[in-house]
Amino acid sequence: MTAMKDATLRDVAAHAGVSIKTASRVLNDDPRVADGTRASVTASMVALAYQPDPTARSLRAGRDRTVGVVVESIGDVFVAALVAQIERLLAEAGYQVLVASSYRELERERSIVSNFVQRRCAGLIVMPSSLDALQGMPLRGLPVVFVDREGSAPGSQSVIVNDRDLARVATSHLIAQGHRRIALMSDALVVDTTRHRHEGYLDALRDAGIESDPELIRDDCIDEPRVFSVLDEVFALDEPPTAIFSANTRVSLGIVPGLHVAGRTDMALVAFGDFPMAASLKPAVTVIDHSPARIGEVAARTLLARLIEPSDQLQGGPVITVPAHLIERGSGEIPAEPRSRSPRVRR
Amino acid sequence: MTAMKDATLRDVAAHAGVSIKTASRVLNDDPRVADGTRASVTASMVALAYQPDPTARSLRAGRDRTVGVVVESIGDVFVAALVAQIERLLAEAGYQVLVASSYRELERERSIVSNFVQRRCAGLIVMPSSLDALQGMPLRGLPVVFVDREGSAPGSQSVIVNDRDLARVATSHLIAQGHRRIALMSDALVVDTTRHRHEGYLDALRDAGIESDPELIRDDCIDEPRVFSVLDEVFALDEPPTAIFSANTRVSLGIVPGLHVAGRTDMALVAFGDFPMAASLKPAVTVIDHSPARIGEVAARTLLARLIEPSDQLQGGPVITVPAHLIERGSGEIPAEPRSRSPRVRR
DNA sequence: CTCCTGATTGACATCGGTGTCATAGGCCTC
DNA sequence: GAGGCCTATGACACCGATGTCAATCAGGAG
Repeated sequence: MTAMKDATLRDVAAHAGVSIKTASRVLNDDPRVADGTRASVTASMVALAYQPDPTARSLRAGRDRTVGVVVESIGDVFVAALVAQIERLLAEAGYQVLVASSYRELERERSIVSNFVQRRCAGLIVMPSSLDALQGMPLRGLPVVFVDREGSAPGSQSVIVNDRDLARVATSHLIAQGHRRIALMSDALVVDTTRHRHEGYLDALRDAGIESDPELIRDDCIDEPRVFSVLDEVFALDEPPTAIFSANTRVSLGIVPGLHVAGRTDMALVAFGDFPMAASLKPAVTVIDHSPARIGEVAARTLLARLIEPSDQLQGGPVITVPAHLIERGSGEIPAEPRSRSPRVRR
Repeated sequence: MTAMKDATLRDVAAHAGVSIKTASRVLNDDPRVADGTRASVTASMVALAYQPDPTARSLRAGRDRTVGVVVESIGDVFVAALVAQIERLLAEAGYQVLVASSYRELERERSIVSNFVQRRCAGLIVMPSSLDALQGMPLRGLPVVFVDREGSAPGSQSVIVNDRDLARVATSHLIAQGHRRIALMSDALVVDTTRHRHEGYLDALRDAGIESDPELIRDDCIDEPRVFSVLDEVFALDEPPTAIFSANTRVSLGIVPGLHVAGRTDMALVAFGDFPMAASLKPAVTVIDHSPARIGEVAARTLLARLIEPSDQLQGGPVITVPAHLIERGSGEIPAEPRSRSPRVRR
């Protein structure tokens, strides 16, 4: 029983006494089949516990109920939540989800996409390493939706947040608390998203007439140990910052422990991207609620719309911006110059 | 250029002036091809930018360089880290990873596995909802590795931690701090893992001669709001607990904010499973370092071994136990209230 | 009763590769 | 120089489905 091979359409046809093609018609709800025939074929399928073979089907039909998802790293909490939401919605619509991580390697990213295309996926959701990451690739007209970062491909759409504006809001929020020395911490400027957040930070400073200081702008926070040393360096400046703007969740996940270890929880902090426990820390962390669930939902629905009704009209246009906002929790509302409030305990 | 169809093996063969089969041999590194022929075919492949079609290949060959991964929910931080590690190692070995979430629905879990089998995956890594989740399914002899929970399938292996023993260690640790009223908080007892952790908790109480109290054993912590209300209820008991043992990360992620909101950070806590920020909270959270990266690594290597060398010998046996240990950070070392040390008659 | 039409159905090619087996030479042996 | 053997290659079937197009058949029209 366990060793028995699965029934094929041929077996079903033989069992029902019809041709393979007729069985295929029943399988595909072709209306040109007599009711009686349909009933007996259906009965045979049940009797033999028939399951269609997706491989053979997609080989011949050139399509497949699978959606490929390419992300930077599935282990990132933001990405995991994003993918979870995408998978949930696509699964409801009967699609399988294939996930692969690019780890920021362009070559790997392109080879994954190529593989998905070869596999005849029905559509792609891609978190591109750059605007032109898929430049010149043969996509066979597949619907592509880029997430979290703007991408470009013929007829594609991108679901993003307004990184620049939100970074400006976050930074302005700190300025409004009286801060003028605000450190910007991010990882390398290889991704457009990161660049836009830098621009938004600079926008806010300019709006407030504050001159930006290169010493306070760090784009080398690549991992937790590095974040720790960057914090040390920044604190040791002649004019150290009184506030920090963290440009993404991964960096935040390094900054928070770093501040705790250093005993510098007096430092104001606004983080781009919410994260688990942010509300339970002391102080609780003020964040830009860059919601992966919402972005994932919009991306999945956008792709589904194109899968169901392939049209030249792009619902929502080539770039769809998902709203996000600042959540005040405490760390972002710490005023500048704590010594003016009470005698300093530290040092 | 973008509209041009991809080259097939037939095109390559024609271009090189050989038969399709010979081109296929070159593609598969078959040694029985003359060097000159090999070189010209290789040149043609490059010239035509040939990429093999994985669909056609797996249809005929009955195998595929894809590994299916079935987990409970890819959005869970523990799961995301586990999958990330598995994906990284399998990708290095040239395998694609297919991920799908079962959301604890047996029916969905089985249909995903069935789909993977139909797709001719080379192997499966499954986080099973129960020991017999795959019972009776035709697996076509696929190598299967279960992760985090023991599963059963012909010739399968499971990579797990000793949940029962670790739960005992965690609970004993709290008892060693003088606690005798220790609450156990977990989600529903549908997964063996959870059941084993309950048993370990009871083992520790028994070892210490403490009678277990059903009021302190809660298996209904299904989501964050529920965790909050469970905490309220437990605190309101006539004899409230002085310590909590959290049976998994998802529950911990509810307990910690709950304790902070209630201002009950005096409560001792040991959490099964490490999580981001655990070391930065006040107090920092003592955990059982149930490392997803380590489990994922062992699972991936175990599967790879079977993929490369299909043998009846199971390397490491049917059940592989990954070590884990307790990390003291503070919350688990909060002593019981002084008065509970003095003699008192319970019940 | 024959012809036409539309509804059903099936034979066969096909998707892009791989497995089996046969075949054509080249080289060695006796 | 014939037989044997090994190497390199190709012809062909096949994996499990779908697309094309022709064939069959019943019923209504003339």
